Amino acid sequence: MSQPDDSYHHGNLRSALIGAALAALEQDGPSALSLRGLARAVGVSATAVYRHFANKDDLVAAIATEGFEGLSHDMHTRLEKEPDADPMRRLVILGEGYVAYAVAHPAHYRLMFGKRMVERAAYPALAQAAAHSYGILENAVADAIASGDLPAMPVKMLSTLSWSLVHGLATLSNDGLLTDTSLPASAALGKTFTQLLADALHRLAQPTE
Amino acid sequence: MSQPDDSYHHGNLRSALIGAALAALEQDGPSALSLRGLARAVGVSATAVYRHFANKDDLVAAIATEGFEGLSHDMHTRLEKEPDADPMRRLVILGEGYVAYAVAHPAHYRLMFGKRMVERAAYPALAQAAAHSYGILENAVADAIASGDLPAMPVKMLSTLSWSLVHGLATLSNDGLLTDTSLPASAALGKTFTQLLADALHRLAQPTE
DNA sequence: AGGCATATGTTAACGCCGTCAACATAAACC
DNA sequence: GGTTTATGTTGACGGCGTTAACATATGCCT
Repeated sequence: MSQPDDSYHHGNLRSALIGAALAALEQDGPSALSLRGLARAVGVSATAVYRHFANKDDLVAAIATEGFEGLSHDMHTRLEKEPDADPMRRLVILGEGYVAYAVAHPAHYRLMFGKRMVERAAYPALAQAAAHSYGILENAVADAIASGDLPAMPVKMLSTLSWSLVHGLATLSNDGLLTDTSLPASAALGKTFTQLLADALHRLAQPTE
Repeated sequence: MSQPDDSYHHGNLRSALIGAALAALEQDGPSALSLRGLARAVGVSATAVYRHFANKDDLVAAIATEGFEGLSHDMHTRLEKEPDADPMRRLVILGEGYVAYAVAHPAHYRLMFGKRMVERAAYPALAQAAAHSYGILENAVADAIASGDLPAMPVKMLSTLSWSLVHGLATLSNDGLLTDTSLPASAALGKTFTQLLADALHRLAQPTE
C-alpha cells in the first residue's frame, strides 16, 4: 500500500501540479500558466503549491528541468537505435532529434528557454540538466572533429554553431514564423538543415581532395 | 509652436509610452513590463494608456514592429556602407548585423519574438515589418544563388537556414546560454558563424573544381 | 466668437494573479 | 500516546489588465 508515485496526504501533489502545468502549457500556452489555476485544476487550495515550490519560478524551473531531461533521454534513445552510425551520422541524428523534440512539445520547449530562466544559476538542477543536453551534442562534435569529418576548429565553436542552427529553427517554427507553404514541415527541415550543415562542413574539412 | 512630435494635450503620450516601455524593457526585462508601471513612469493615470493602445498586446505589437523596422534600417545601413560587396559578402554583412542588433537590444529582440506575438495575423503592421526584415535576407540569398555562389537550392530553404542560424545564436546569447569563457563575444560569433556557413555552402556549390 | 463633437485623460471598480502569515490537520516517529 | 513534522486551508495584501462612467481640453463648423 505504498506505491512510490501516489497515495498519501492528498495524492502526490508535486507531480500532479507538474502534470497539470504541462497540460495547461500545451493547451493554452505559457502565458496562461498560473499557480492558482494549477491549484484549481488539481483541486487544492491556492497556497498548497507553496508546500512544494518556493514560488512560481521554482515550479517553472522544475518543469524546464524535466524538459531538458526528456530531451536528453530522447537524444540518447535515438542514438542507441543506430549503434553503428559514424560520427557525422550521429550529428545528423542529434540535430534531427533536437528539432523533433522541440516541435513536439512547443510550449514546454519555450519554457525551457523562457525569460525567467535567464537566472539559471539559482536552479542548479536546471543548469545541470541543460548542461547535460548540451554535452551530448558537444561529445558528438568532438568525435567528428577527432575523426577528421569536421574541420579542426574549437569544439565549443562548432557545437555552438550547431546548437544555434537547430535552436533557431526550433524557435522560429514554434513561434509560427515559418508559415511559407513551399517549405517542408519543421521536423523535416531539422533533418535537412542538419544534413546540409554536416555535408558543407565536412567538405570544408577536406581541403583539396 | 507646433512641432510634429510633442505638444498637445499632455505631450505625445503614445510615443512617450513606447519610449518608457523600451527603457523599462532594457532595464528590467520583459516580465517587468506593465501598463500601470508605464503610466506611472510617464505621469499619467493607468487607464490613459487605453486611449492609444487597445490592450497590452497592442502596445507590445507596436514595440515589436518598431524593433523590426529598426532591424531593417540597421541592415540597410550596413549594406550601404559597402556598396561594392559581392553577394556572399553581403550575406555575411547581414548575418553579422542581425546578431549585432539582437545582442545590442536583448529585451527588445526578445519581445519581437515573444510568446504573445504568435498571433501576428492580428497585427498587420507587425507582420509586414517582420516580413520586410526577412525579405532583405531572402533577396541577398537569391542573389547569391543566382551568381552561383550558393548551391542551386530553393531560396526559401537557404534563407530559412541562414535565419535559423543567426536567430538561434541571438536567442542563445540573449538568454545567457553562451557563458563559456573560451568563446568569443556573441557579436563576433555572429560574424564567424555567418562567414563559416557562407564558406561551407560556397564550397558545396562548386562540386569538383 | 460661440458651440458642439471628438480626442484625450481620470476615478472607481472587478476579477485575476503571486505571495505571506496564521491556523488546521494528518502522518510519522519516539 | 503525545509530540514533532509534513502537508493543506483561510484570509489578506498589493499589483495587474481591463471596463464603465465621468471629466476636460482641443479643434472644427458656422
